[in-house]
Amino acid sequence: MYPKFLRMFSLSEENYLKAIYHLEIISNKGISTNAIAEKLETKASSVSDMIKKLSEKEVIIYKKYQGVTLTDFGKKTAANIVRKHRLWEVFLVEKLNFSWDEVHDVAEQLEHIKSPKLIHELDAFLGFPSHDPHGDPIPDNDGNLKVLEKSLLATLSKNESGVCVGVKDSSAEFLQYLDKKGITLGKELTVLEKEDFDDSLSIQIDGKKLSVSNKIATNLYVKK
Amino acid sequence: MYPKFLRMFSLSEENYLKAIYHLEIISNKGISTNAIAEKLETKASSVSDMIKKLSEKEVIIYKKYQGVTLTDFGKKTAANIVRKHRLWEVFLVEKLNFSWDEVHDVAEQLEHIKSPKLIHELDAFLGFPSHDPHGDPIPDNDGNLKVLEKSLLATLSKNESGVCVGVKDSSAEFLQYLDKKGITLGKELTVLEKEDFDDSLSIQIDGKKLSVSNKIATNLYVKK
DNA sequence: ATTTATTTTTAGACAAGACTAAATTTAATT
DNA sequence: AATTAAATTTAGTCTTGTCTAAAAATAAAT
Repeated sequence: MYPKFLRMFSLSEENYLKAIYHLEIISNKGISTNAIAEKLETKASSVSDMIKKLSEKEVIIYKKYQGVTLTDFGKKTAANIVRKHRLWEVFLVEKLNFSWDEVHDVAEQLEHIKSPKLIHELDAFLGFPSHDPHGDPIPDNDGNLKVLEKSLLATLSKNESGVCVGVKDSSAEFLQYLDKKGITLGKELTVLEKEDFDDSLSIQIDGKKLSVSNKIATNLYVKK
Repeated sequence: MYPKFLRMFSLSEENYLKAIYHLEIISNKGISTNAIAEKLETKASSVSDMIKKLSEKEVIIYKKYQGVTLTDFGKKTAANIVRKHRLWEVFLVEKLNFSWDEVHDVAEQLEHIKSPKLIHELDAFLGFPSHDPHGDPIPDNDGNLKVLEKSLLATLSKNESGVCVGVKDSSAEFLQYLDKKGITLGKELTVLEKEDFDDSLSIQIDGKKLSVSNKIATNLYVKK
């Protein structure tokens, strides 16, 4: 009923791969069953089942009770899904007037479309973007991504300046907050003051003074 | 694990609805189990099962052994899927350099993406196209489609002219044949001669003379 | 009008992917 | 080191969507 290439990895399998991929970026150790379960909002027993299948398909390395690691093939496969996700996000924002807080759910669907030509052409159509609307890097066709050296706003010292290049938290609430305050990627800002008692900052942006909480400052990336 | 709106109709349910929708256009009687099975390349018993579910969901009317008919809601739902399919086809051809014989499989996947905003914006981005790359009409947001009065090339008389507006067979082989012969939508052609013994035609197109078989002439639509 | 053929439906089985509850293994504590 | 706690796996069940084989209903043909 469905074309063969759709069956290479099922929707579920792709979601597991992507979850493990994202978890590996922050953890550098074997990824635990529970961590995957939490990320996918499913149960540990379901993860345990799926892990066996993915292990048989040789996209992850798995020893009982030891957590999992992506194989090179698994990493490449996962990176390709992330590549698609982020390219679609660029498309939605640049061409279809989506705002950066609206793209996630749709990209979550579009990332599973199977067609090498589609992605190749979409990439060209968008002018080979290097980052998605949240500042996250887009893996290239081989799954490699060049990581921009970026710092959390909270790490800037007084009088230091930086350009907004990404967000750590990309929830709609946070993104809408940033919009409201006029903070968008590419904007330059300068730290005017750092408050010791609550770690809030006073920053200058667009010539205006703005006070931001520590929570904001630890979720916004800048390039010094 | 998946967003709620994805569950309104499953992938399978959507494919059944679409199949029935297409079959109703040609048949105007109740659609038989076997016809659906053939269209979806599945077994009659599977169709029989699914029919019950769709009937409970009130998208089709079903009486045992009597075939099925789409309800208004079912028709609207199916038309919406076809709308998405055809809009994506336009996108692929107009923006991503796909040829008209390459779009089907990808559009078959893209048509299941759930996002009203996505389709609304895509429609606008494409300039509200009325037909897909094969000349098939794109249903509007309410599922209505205005049917262009069109005739098969084979029905033209000697010395009559027409503009290519669509194909009946949209298989890759046929479309590639048309490309090779320089026959594309919008081209004007004139019937120079009709051969009685094999119903082949001699036509004029782009100032050149071309002989086309009856099979071609009964699969190409023109507007007189 | 019977018989035959075709279509459709039912019954029972299976795979994928999820779940609950119970068992097992590893980690943490006393 | 022994016990408790937490994490992981297994066992068994459920749903969706498919299938085969058999039964039932309709249509066709003698």
